[in-house]
Amino acid sequence: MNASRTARERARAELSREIRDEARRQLAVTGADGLSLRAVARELGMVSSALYRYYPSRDDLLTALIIDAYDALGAAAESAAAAVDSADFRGRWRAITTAVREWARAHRYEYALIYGSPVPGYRAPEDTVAPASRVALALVAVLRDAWQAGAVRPAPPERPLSEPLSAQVQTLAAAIAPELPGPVLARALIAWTQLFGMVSFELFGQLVGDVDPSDEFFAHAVDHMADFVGLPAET
Amino acid sequence: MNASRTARERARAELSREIRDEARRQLAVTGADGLSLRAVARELGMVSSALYRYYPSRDDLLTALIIDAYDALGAAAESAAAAVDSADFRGRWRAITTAVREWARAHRYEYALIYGSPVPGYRAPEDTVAPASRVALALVAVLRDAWQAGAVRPAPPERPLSEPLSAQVQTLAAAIAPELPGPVLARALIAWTQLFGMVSFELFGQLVGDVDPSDEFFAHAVDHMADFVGLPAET
DNA sequence: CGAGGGTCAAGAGCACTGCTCTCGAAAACG
DNA sequence: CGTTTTCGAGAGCAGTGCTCTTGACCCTCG
Repeated sequence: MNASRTARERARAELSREIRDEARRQLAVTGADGLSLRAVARELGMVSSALYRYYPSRDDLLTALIIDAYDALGAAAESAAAAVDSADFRGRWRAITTAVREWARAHRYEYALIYGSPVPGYRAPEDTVAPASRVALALVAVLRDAWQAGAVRPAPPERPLSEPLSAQVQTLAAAIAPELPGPVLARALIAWTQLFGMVSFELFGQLVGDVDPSDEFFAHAVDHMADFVGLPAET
Repeated sequence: MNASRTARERARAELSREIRDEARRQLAVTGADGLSLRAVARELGMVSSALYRYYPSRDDLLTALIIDAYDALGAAAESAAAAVDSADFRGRWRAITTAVREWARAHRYEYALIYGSPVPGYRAPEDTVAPASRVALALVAVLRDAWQAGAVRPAPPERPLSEPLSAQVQTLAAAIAPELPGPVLARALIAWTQLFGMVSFELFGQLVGDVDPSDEFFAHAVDHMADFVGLPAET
């Protein structure tokens, strides 16, 4: 009885996955608001109403795709970092940032889904925050390791944190990197927003006509940001 | 005959404007893909097909709204900068960046329209590039004035441009700020992407749970970036 | 073994969308 | 005044997300 029950559940899980896969395929060509449940069902040889047994609404399907995308991006960043000598802090930093950019370029609509304008009326459920922070955590991990190795030298000038900001950064530090001093973590936040700002600008066409292709600009900015947070130069 | 001809054209221009206004009003509550031509027409007391005489497609209406948004944002940035003593370079820098952030927060869906994920299948026409660059030009103007006053001291370390990047930056410089050396303009580009990355993260909910509200973080980052590009400290 | 309950795909249908086409009225022009 | 252009109204097409009902299947328990 257990076996048969799992057989059913396995079929269900399988179909859920096939739906997501087909949806992702359509996403890749038509973009987020071109995603049509009917088209997905049609491609899978079923009728649209049947699909609602697996994802109760279009938003639920999108949420599943969003989580998948965050996870794929996070995994790409983490494995890229793991492929570098762990003592080569700048190398790890570069690996993560270029992995993010390359994943984004290879999956532009999935990237737009998670880092573009949120679908109005749609609120990200709790399930998304953990996978969403993987990239940030990977970057912070590099900085933390470098800090513990005594290798962090933030670029001048120093800029003390205001009192309220210091408090915010402290609670953030307590959660992810208690060793790091506030000003360093604040610099990491700035570098983090810079990274995604740059990738978004490139993907969303804001850089066209200026620095396009932007490989060189990206590499330059990444190193500038590594200096900024205080990572040591080369290995 | 000329007067009557313009009478018709004036009515046409007026209606075009009313359509855009109503569309913008709907945009503010439902977001970009909630914008419905039929709803706009309904609200204006006309039938949907009549609207197509003014904007031949939904994309054309969106394009008009995009241009309006770029212009409004650019005007906000420019007038904020003009309200500051022109010799107070850092003050102008702060004025522009906070004006951008405040406009974005006050018009989040219009901001999302221009700096969020582009509508798939939609290509920005030529008409958008000029208004789109107003903010960037305002920032560069500050930097250029500061440079000509001999007041620019980029934060160390120096980081030479690679050859291809230098070429790209040179052609960009030739178009907007011939006096500025390449490395300085490259830093400006980085600060520019950082600014919009930060605003987008705040508006799109990526900062929630970390630094939210982000007024303090924003101000901190803006000053860091002013240091980074080399603007002098206070007046 | 055979009945009852749960699971599922299918189909019809609702309200909505962007967009096209045709038609009649009104305005502009010669 | 007649003609041509401009414009709004209406019907209609193909598509969307989503709901509800119907009938088939399978699993479990009496």
